[in-house]
Amino acid sequence: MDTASAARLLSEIGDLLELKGEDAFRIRAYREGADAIARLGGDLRASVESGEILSVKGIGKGLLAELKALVETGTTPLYQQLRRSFPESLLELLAVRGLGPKRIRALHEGLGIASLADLEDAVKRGRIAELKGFGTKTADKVARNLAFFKETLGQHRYADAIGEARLLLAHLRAQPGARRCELAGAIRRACEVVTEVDLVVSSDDSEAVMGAFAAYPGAIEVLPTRVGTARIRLASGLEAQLRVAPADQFAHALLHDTGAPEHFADLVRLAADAGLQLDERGLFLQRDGFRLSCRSEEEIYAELGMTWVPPELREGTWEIEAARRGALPDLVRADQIRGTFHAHTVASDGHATLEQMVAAARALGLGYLGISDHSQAASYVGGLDAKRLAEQHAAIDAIAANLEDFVVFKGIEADILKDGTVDMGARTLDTCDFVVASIHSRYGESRQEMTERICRALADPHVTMLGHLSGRLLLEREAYEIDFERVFETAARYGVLIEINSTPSRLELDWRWLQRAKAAGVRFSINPDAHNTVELANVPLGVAIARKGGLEPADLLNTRTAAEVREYLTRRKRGERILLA
DNA sequence: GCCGTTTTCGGCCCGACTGTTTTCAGTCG
Repeated sequence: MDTASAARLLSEIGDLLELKGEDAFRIRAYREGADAIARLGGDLRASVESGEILSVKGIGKGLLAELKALVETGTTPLYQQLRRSFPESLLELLAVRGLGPKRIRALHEGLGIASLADLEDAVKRGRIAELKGFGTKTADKVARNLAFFKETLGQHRYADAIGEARLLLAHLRAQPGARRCELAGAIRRACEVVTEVDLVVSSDDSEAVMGAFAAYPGAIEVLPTRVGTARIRLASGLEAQLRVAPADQFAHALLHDTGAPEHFADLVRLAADAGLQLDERGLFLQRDGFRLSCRSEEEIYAELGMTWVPPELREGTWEIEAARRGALPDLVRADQIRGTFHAHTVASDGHATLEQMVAAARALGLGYLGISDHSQAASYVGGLDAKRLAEQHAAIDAIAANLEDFVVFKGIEADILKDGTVDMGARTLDTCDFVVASIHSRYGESRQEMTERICRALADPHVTMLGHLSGRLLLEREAYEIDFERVFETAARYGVLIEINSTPSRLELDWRWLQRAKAAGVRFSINPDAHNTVELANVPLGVAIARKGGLEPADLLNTRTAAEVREYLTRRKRGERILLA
């Protein structure tokens, strides 16, 4: 039993206890215990058997007993007993927004609903509103949220999928018969959400490679598919598809399978204009079928009269035109990131201390880190008031005194309040090196109200950058309504940066907006929004999104040296509303 | 169920929003 599985099971016990209507604090104890275990890593069995795990905050005698049973038997009596109290499928309903334990129990007891299928049926028959405590509005909301949930079924976040994809790729590369192996499809294009992992392998022994693919230890099922490809399902539900191509077709297969379909279709049209035929097997002269020899994607693009297009840009929008003009952006690379901002600590809702976060950032090779805990308006996550912020600043000064090659910037993630003012007040914000302004309340406002509110916050000279602008949670919650163009114009006018939030479930500002924002004059900061040391390593996810949006090093604060950042922030604090040079 | 100390049990995240109901319950962040 690894830590991830143990955490999942503890968390599920929490869900089951909630359905049962148990004490809220007991439920929370299981969930916080699950989070603590998930962050733990290392050898779970050893630390459980030695009792050492009791030193982990959130693990006490009760959870230790559960964990002991877990590592010994793979389950626990409590879990077994809870499982027997409810139909297994009832837990599915917790994934529908707006349905909590009380409503699920009401649906179960009142209408006999025990699964998503039952719920869908009841929605269709209009039976939800009949139930006591439910009205037409609640029924409509359930219907809408159920539809959103169904839409996202079978989809996976990039951050989750890329880890599995890399393991699978390593497995294939270790096969003796495999020559070249690459990721393809949406995962290679760094799409924020993917439905599958695509891989292309060149090999002279296609059978052996496909056999090794089907025998991948992480596969739980081999799925039927067309000739020349193989398909498996992984434990997470994610599906993976492999194409095996002869060596001389590899580059074409890779180009084809990477897509996007619109990008490849554009290439096919360009080829046709030049008297060529392009498909996944090769590039041919139309007049006699003569096969042009291309060993790499670069050579194929060159034959079509353009430079190689980085996979992230291949969406069939503006990239081919730019490649033909030789005007593709020089995309930012992860190794160009010198530092980052927006990290939380135990002072608000983070799980690591200031010292731990700084040490972790240094270990990642960064040269500076901007600390920004929540502000007092975010009371439910322990937001800092002026006094506690001052204490944190003093603690940062104390740490800084012992650091020669690393800079800690003092900041705060200040809530944008209902009327667009920024939490904490001018005097307190003046004490910060930088301010991340974020929306954490009243998501349901109209497009106009939300836009006004954000633009008013942008006009506050204390605000350095705008945090997770659209509020979306991938596969969970849609972005709120905003007039993006107006926000971009306003941010550019006041010289406020827009955050590219690297949290796996956010990955926003959406890459589709980045060129428009940049054209309006906006510059950006790639931030992890880290709540523990591990999440600091999410920055490369933000880089992937920045690349997908076509951003270059000069567009980002993070590519600057600590001294340059200091200079920039100092000038901003003097009231200069400057764009990043 | 965990934590911390008051060392044996009380406190633990609370306010806003929505919808239903008519005074509050459920959900969310």
